[in-house]
Amino acid sequence: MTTARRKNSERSPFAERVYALVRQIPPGRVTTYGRIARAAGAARSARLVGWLLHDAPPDVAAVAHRVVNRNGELTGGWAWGHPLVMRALLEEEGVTFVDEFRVDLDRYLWEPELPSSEAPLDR
DNA sequence: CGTCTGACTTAGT
DNA sequence: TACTAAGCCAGAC
Repeated sequence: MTTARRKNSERSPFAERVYALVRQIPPGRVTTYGRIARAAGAARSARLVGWLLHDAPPDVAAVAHRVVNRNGELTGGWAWGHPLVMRALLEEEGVTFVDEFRVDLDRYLWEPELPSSEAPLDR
């Protein structure tokens, strides 16, 4: 592994928050990096979410295929070796595609619960 | 310590 | 609707 490695695999609170949210994504649903980032408390760090997922533990990676970008595109599809693998996993859960590598967010978008009553995290 | 890159997002053209 | 530029945070060089 050539990626993030803190003292003893000790990840930042933000990372753990992201992983927790990803695990909460129900089957047959998908969410975006931005939604997770905002729910985790870093609305402007959507890129961090993607980077964290790349270094995510097996249990999180197992459901990481349910995370797509705000356009519904399988941007991280190559993480499975090929986007086709990711698409197959989603279709198996009942997710339909509006394009080769673009899911129908209007039907399957899942929004994580925000921390406490809509606190102005953003801004 | 400075610079580049990235499983992104938003706004502008 | 598609493409481009800028912003964002953290890690690798």
